[in-house]
Amino acid sequence: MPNVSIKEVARLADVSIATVSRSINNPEQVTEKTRLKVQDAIAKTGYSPNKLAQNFRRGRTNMVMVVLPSVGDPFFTAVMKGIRAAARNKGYSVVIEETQLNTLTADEIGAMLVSNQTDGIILLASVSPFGTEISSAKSHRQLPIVIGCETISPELADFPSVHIDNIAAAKEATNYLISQGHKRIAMIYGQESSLLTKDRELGYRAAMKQAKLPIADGWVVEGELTIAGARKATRNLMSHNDRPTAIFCANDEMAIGCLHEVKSAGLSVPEDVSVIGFDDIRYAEVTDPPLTTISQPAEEIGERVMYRLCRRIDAGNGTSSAPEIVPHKLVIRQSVAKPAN
Amino acid sequence: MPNVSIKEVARLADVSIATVSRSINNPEQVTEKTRLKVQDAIAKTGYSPNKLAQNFRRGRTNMVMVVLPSVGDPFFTAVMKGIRAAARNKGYSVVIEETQLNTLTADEIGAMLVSNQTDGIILLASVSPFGTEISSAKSHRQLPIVIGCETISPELADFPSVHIDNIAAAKEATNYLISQGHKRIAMIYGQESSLLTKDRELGYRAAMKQAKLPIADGWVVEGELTIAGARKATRNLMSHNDRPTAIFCANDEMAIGCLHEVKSAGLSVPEDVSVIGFDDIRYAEVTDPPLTTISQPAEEIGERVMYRLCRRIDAGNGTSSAPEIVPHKLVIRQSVAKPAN
DNA sequence: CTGAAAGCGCTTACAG
DNA sequence: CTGAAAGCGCTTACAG
Repeated sequence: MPNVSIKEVARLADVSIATVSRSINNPEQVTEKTRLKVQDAIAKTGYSPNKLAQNFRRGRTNMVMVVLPSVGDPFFTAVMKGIRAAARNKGYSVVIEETQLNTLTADEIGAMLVSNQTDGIILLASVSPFGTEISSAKSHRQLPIVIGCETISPELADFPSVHIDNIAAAKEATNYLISQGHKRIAMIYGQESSLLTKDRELGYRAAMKQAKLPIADGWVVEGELTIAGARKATRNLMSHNDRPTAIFCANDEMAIGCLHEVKSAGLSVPEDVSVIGFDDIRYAEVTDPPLTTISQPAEEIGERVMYRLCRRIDAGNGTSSAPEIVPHKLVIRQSVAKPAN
Repeated sequence: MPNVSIKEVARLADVSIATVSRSINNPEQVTEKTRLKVQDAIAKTGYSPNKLAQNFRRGRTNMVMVVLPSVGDPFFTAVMKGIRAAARNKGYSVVIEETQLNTLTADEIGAMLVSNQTDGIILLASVSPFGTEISSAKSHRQLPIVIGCETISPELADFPSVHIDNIAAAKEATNYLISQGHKRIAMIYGQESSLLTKDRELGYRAAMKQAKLPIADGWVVEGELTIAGARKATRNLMSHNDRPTAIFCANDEMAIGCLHEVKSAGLSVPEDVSVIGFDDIRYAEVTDPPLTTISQPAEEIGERVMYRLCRRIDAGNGTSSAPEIVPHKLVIRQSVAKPAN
């Protein structure tokens, strides 16, 4: 029953298939009377155009793909909301592709586009390994790819992007800790390969340096971007012989693990140890204590990145590729206090 | 540069386009020598088949779509892992479609399939409104749709599904509270339109009835499936003149909000109020106190649902559509204790 | 405003 | 094993 083609409709309405096509896609090009006849035939047959044929014929899908590290990451709820709003506005449907962290290569990305499966791609995940792909990436530069949230790796630097200033934000978080009187400040970063958390580490180091505070060996530890990883990292920190009084976590997910582990060690937050996060996911305000963190304008990023992509798709390479920096904000809750000693 | 077609490759390799096609898709049908020639030409041109044309010609995409309520819901991380594992195994790529809770109608689902955009659909979100679509849904019954996690609404009852027994699980959760000595047990359910949380409510009511425990007016309250909604619901519960000593939340997301709000009211968990959740999302073990909850075998559900879908796609309607029930498990942590009084 | 015709890039019987 | 040809279901100049 699904499989009536345009021919059947044309036969029933007693017009050519061209007219059926026009009635659907450019109704202003046919007379009212014809349109009605066709409409009738469509209703009778239950016809719906074969999208596969349309896509093929038109050479486009009106679909964009957003690539993100993992479904289930609460940070992306708001980003997607923004993307979706903009997409609806522009007549695109959006489809999500999940990639295990750092698994997609630039070539694979390119292949998706080249093979026409989608009209454009929004990258919300980092792409690697880079290196051998650099040269091919160069030829990809015209492709409609836009990067959101992530820090762009060198070989993708020519693609447009929209994100906060991660270095500055991390610096601000660290400075806040310093302003509260902390001197022994540790950091849990994501993973070596994550440029984004690398930037946050850079900001932390810059702030520490500027305040002339030393960073002891073992104070900067990898949290693997997961709760489990952060818990392990925190355990190490808590048993460090020069135990820090504050911990800056490169994201809230890890901060949640950190919070739990500090308390498990019999210490209290923020009295004994202050914790600060990054992202302001929705769980951050209901942790115990509520988490002080950096908030990103996630929905706005989503919207902007989608509009940016549309411009790329429409205008090709003519559009600017300067990164768009959106403002972050320090959200003060209760997980940071002045140090006891 | 992306746009060489099969013709160009054929010209370069000095063979017909049929041979090029065969070299790629059925290499065993061509001689080694031809294959090499073609391979060479492909390398030279950077040719990659136009997927749009392939999909159209083949009448299929080798893509399945999973429909879920929202990216950013941590419950789906594991489900997707299972789906992806099975999909890889079967040669499908998977694409995710987000739907605001309860926004997709059966007709829209059908349209996706009928228009060939995808070979099959996994529904992890409920579909509504049902009613007018029932009849058309009947004609959809042959479509490759499989439902996971969700409780199926009447008009979708003929589609295969895999999920836990939500009623039994909710009963078990409630009975656990009862076994600890609780008599005044409240419940925060999801939303009226969510069949899944409706089932959980049914289980709760059954357990209460069986234990001959009364449910006071205002003890069963809507949490909107969100943290904010659950907080509001909890506030009402905490100011109820017959305050419950335990709260069963229809999912962990709401339990997290509930936990926070109980503590905000100056009460402690579990000493004053016990809280039990549902789903065992990854945050459940790091809440304060760690959350006692019902765990679902999410990854297994994902795998099974994908394999089930494959059978549907391959065998058409010949496959059974009996629901597959997978086992749940009560995970006891620290958010439940015996009541004080 | 409408129709006949070309053609998008593939795949696949059908011959040879 | 290979090629010539048909055809998948649309859209869109080109005539009229």
